[in-house]
Amino acid sequence: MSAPPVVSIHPESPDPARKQIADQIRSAIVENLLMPGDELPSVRRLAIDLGVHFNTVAESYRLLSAEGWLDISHGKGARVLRRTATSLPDDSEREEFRQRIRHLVAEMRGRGMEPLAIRGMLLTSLEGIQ
Amino acid sequence: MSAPPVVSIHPESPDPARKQIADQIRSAIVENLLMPGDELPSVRRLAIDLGVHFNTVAESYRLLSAEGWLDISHGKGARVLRRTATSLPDDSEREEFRQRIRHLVAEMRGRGMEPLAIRGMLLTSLEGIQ
DNA sequence: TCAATCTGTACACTGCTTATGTACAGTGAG
DNA sequence: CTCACTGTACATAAGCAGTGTACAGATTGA
Repeated sequence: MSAPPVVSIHPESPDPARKQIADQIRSAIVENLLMPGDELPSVRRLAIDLGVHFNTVAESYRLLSAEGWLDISHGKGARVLRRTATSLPDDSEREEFRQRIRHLVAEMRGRGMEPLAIRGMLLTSLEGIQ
Repeated sequence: MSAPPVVSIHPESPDPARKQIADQIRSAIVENLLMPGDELPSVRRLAIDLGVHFNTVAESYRLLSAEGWLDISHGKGARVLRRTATSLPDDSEREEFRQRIRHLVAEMRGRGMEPLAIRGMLLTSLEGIQ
């Protein structure tokens, strides 16, 4: 039931550590690298592995719990939940996603990547998805 | 030679205002909504429109200038540059982009969007690109 | 039972980052 | 020259990310 960490921290990233951790765990769940029922490492265990404070990991877990990905219980630990169906994103939420894609694509294009290469990278990202 | 702002601030976003501004202007340039030679609004003008301090806008302009998007001259203003060819991103930079796409897709999937809808949104984002 | 040792939680505190206030300096029109 | 516009520099304030430390629930085994 326990599972590999699949998390790493990039200190030079503009994203705060707790967001990096949450992003990576969320992705791992969506890609079925972490399955419902899997136990996550304790906040102290993962914190040591990543070189951050355990409160930072705890905040990541709480964020994922608030999003419905994890079940945390005091004294026991954190497990991956089976996701219940959520309401579909509304127009403004979809627009927000659109903007984020748009900005990411602009950065890639600005870094010299060809539209075809960008297209390939975008499509590849969908492969692991259930 | 002057051009529409095409920028707005979302105070509830986790991204700092100066990054939001830079992201939107960069996207507009990549999508040819802003063309080389176009004058940007003065930092004070845009700051008033957006409801932020003009130093915040100035920082955005400096960031874009450092990336090679803008030519800023003291006393005159800021103009969109014709981008010179950049070196292609190396493996680690490409991997970083891959991760960002991966995390964004996971968020969309987690919000209930179907893979096909995500795919459609990703591909649509390439349409405006030169 | 109860102590040891795991687990997550709460909250004050520090330091860095973001945003602002304000003074300064370059440019060009009149 | 002067005025009204440009961007720049830097000190200060506010907000937020990360940490230290004390606490509380759960489980194991003596």
